[in-house]
Amino acid sequence: MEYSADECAREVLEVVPVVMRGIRTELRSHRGGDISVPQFRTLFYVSRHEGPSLSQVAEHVGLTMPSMSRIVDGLVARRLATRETHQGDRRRMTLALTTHGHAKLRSARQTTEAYLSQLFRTLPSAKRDTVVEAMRVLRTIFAETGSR
Amino acid sequence: MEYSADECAREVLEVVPVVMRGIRTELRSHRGGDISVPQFRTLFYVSRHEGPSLSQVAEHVGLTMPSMSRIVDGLVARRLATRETHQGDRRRMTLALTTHGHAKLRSARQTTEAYLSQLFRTLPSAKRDTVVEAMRVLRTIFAETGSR
DNA sequence: TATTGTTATACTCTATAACTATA
DNA sequence: TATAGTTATAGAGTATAACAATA
Repeated sequence: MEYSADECAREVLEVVPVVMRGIRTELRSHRGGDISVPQFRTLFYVSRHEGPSLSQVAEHVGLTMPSMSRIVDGLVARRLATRETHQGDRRRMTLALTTHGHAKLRSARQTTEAYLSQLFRTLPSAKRDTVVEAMRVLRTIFAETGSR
Repeated sequence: MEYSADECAREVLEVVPVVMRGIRTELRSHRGGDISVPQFRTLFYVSRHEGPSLSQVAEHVGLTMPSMSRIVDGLVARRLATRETHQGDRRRMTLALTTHGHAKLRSARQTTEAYLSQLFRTLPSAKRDTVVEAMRVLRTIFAETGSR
């Protein structure tokens, strides 16, 4: 079809916010305590890295340090994460998930993926392939955009 | 490739928030006064419909009426939109953009689309096609999700 | 001095519940 | 009674600027 970069930009700008709203609504209506998108992303990152620092998480999630500091406040208050001073460099924090945090992340993922999955289930598989491939393209393009 | 609906859901859940953050950051760093994503979407909807009511906009943007009422408060305060009582049904509001509102929408779109476009420019055109087609699939699937 | 993180401050977004005005 | 919208209330997300502690 040979779509231009401009056409591509227009479509992404119109559609991505709509999809995002679906995701946010689903996460927030999670039974047994909701969770915000930034909280979810933070839990996700921390679960996959070994005791990351605050700035590391902020960098990868794409937020400023004060914003991330607030988000971690909330996670710690809800007993989903722990925040300890790093051994060796007392300026740094070492973040980790509690058992409860791991469980919350798992159930939030499951519920939200189930919601999305149900929307995709009736699609012809060629269209699902298109969506997956597009996500991989976007992931690559935006990979190094998270820097502040 | 035959990806499953679950695989599709996983990819969307991981990638869409990242793209969304890029869009938000670009909109908010707009020279000459920033604008939030919900404000942008509201301006966009109002610009394309004839004097819509508050509930109409709320429905299509995917927010509750109180939330939309606040957002319109902000737009009116910034002289980007007008809000008048509907002639014939005095319960309803009639929304419209000011000249300034049209200009702001136009420049915000231009700037943000230029930012995205520049990211897409170096892609092989087959990948751009994939992205555009995926957006159209997602648009269809999520079209009727905006209901509260 | 440079780095890491928090606090202060100020907005916006968002929802639910309660209310007002109109139909 | 039902509909359209606002207000009250509460909490989260977000940024910039200023600060504290450590290296």
